[in-house]
Amino acid sequence: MRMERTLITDLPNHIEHSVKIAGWINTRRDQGKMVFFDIRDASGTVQGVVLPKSAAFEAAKEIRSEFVVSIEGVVNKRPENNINHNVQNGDIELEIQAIQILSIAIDLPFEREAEVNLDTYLDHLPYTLRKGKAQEIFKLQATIIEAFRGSLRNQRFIEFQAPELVGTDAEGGAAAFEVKYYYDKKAYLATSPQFYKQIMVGVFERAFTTTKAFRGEKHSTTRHMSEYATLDFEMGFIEDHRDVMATLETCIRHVIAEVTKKHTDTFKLLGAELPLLPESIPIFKLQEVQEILETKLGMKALGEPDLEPEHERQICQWAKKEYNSDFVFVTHYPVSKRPFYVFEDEQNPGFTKSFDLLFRGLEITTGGQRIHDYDVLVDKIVKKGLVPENFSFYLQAFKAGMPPHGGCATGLERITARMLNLPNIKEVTLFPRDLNRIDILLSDTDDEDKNN
RNA sequence: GCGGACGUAGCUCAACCUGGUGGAGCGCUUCCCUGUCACGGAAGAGGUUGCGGGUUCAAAUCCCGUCGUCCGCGCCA
Repeated sequence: MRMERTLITDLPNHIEHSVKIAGWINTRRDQGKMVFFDIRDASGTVQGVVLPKSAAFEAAKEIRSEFVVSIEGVVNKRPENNINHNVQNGDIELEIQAIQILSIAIDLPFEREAEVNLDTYLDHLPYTLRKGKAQEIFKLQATIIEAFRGSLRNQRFIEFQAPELVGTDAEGGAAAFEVKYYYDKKAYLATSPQFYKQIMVGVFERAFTTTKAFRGEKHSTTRHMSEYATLDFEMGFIEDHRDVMATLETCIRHVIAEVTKKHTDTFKLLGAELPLLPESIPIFKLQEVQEILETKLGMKALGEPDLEPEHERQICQWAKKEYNSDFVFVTHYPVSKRPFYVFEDEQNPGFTKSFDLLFRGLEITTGGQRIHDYDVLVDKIVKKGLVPENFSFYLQAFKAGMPPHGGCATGLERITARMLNLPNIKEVTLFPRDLNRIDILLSDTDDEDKNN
């Protein structure tokens, strides 16, 4: 008779019964006449023991770490003196009767749980992603995405799929990757879903997407990659950028609530604090932040068009002390620093109805109100030195009537990294792409001899 | 692209300053072990010190170049 597979986490419900489990070998502890294994599956781990007279004894001697096995045995309660209080299922044990090796593991570069350098980690992702720490990071990240979606759906947003192959570069500044598009035509990888989510405001009023953006800027930092995941939404019929900020804040609040509910252990594992989110996130204009930096923190900042990374770190530390908040909104960046579609503030000429959301020293979101008037938009395109004809597809939306609207884009990897207090966003990206790496170092594929 | 640090065993590192043909821990291989859970014990394999050049009687060590990594900056999510 065919035996159903039992998940390891369910084993305590099968004491004194025969079960079949399947998974990977964490470790083997060979005592000579008896062999112990730690076996893991997606649900947990358990110790198995192979006794001398077991039919599985020969197989037990062959098995090594990371072998994939199917095991039949009896679940036993452990005698009092053998209970291990430090591990999952430490009070039970599987007495192994049969082992089927489903797959062997060969030439493992290091132990699965070994702490390795980032470079080594990235070189071996198919293996290193199996680390407990990596698994926890990406499970938490899945919750962030899920909560982002859930919150926006609750706020009447509809999800849509944005294209990755585009005809023009949305931001005008960000370096776009050019792709050969059949014969002699050119296309680009999207640097942002910006135009499409604005177009979708004309369709759904409120639209969001979780998609990829590609930027070919040749920098090497702990917060940039060639390809990143962006959580984007755009909403119609707003008064100004503050409506967007309120929607985002609701979203962030839900994300933190969900992550707190489901992943407190992950925070402990990584030594990270749960994010501090007060009744409302403090909001400052750029100029106000610069004044605080100058007068209270003794830094030079006034007159600059933007905040430097060090400024962002400092203002966040200050806000944490003063407002008990890990988040800070900064609004009213100058027109010169923002893309053409950003709405200029009638009350503060030269400054925009835009915002950044800083989280623990790093900007994780940029957003604001958009221009919805066709003529104004065309005028801004021209003033930025761009050619309106190149944006004709996008501009159709505005010819067809667009409500006042706005939106924002949150970097998934950035929010994850700051949440878990991990210094480099590559640690929270499954398969990071950067200047020199797509899965493996590009220099290795370009030219085998180059670095030998 | 610029600036700083680094590159030594499969992994993580020591030896570099003060030149004298390289070590540790973990992992791996073989053997021993009936209560381990970081198992323990014995033995063993594994390195042109990223690459190239220079100084020197002698270079992992000092100098130059090159390739690569990490960190910071411009830019940005």
